[in-house]
Amino acid sequence: MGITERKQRQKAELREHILTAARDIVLREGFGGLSMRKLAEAVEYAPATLYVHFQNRDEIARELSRRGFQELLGFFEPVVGIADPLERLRAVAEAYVRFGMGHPETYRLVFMEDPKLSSAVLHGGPDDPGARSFHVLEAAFEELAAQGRLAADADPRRLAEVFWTGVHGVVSLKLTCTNFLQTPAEALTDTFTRTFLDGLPKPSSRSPTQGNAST
Amino acid sequence: MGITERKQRQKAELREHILTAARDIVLREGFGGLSMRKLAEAVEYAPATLYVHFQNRDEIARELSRRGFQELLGFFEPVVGIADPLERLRAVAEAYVRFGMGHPETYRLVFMEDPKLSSAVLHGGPDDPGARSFHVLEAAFEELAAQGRLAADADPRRLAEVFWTGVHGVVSLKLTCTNFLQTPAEALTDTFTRTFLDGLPKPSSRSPTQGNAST
DNA sequence: GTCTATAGGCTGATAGAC
DNA sequence: GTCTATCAGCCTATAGAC
Repeated sequence: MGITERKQRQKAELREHILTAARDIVLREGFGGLSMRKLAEAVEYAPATLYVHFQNRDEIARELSRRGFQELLGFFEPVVGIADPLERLRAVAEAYVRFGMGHPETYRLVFMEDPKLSSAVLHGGPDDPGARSFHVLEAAFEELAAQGRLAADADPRRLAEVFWTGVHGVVSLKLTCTNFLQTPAEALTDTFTRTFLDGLPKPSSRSPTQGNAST
Repeated sequence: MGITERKQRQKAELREHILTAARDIVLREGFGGLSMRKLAEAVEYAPATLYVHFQNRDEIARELSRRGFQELLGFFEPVVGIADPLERLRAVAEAYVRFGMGHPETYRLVFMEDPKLSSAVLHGGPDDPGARSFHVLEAAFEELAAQGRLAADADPRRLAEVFWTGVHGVVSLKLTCTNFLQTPAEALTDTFTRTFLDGLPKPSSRSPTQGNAST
């Protein structure tokens, strides 16, 4: 029975090989630069062979997107254990932006390209990686609320959504409007996080984390 | 001498006609759906004729992008006169998001597609529409600083950049991750603005504008 | 200024031999 | 499972006639 298993294994390996090559092309030339012919040449197979392993180009895009999202989750892992929810939010924001700026083409593919891609990644169900990772944000605001650190009528879900749009805004605008934003992405994130969590820096500082200096 | 002028006028009119048709295609099918052939068919001219009026496809894209940006500026006009800088910022944010959600394909073209497009629009010089419209944000924060409503070490330019990334984040994430964000764009913008300007809603409210209720 | 015709590419996907 | 060959289309851009 080993022969069937070897064949299955080899098939899986080729599928993996194709996806790796596809990822390389996307990293080098962007998603627009990925074509079946180019991909076939990269793996040294005929174009038709790709269709044995993937239904079509969209399936490859979906799989790349899924894996890109997994990479992002890897950036979250080290910080989800931070006890203080405020500190955790700061760390998540920093990790999110570090991922986006470090993997621009992956980020573009997952969060800036086709709505179908992101929804394929985000809408797998209530237990899928998308919902779970978003829950990291929501839980932090819920904890703040439970600790009496938010107004009674504050909506944790909504605050989490806004927090996400904030860090997404930093990454996506940096990636598209290159060189218009003078401030580096990390500093923008820092200012966003501080300001969002504490409010505009006031003359009489209420918190030791205030500042937002230009340096 | 009227003949030359009529010819010039007719040429300008055709250029205009082409751009209008191009805009319609982009609004219907997105920028990816705009091709020279399709555009030629829409205006009922041969493809080659388009190259008499535009150097290439990129010039058309640039022009569409420029006009899209002008449309955005039109949304700003009614609110730049608001006296209180905080109220002005709220109104600008609202107008920005209203434009983006109301003209998704235009917004995509200008701010989410090719870095070349946005930089062609934003980097025309210190007096170009891009710099001037960004200055609307910066000036508001500068006024806040001048009125002693910001910490002495706060950087208006940086706050303006972060404010822009915030509203851009709302629009772009809404456009790409359709249906994942539960909150409507207007409510996200409202919560972002309030929270960014006042800080997280605290148990003992400092400001009458606080709230962030879930309704 | 506008046309026809075409060069010289690219694309996703499939039929059918092996 | 992999190949060759190909379908059926798309594209930008240009040469040269009128």
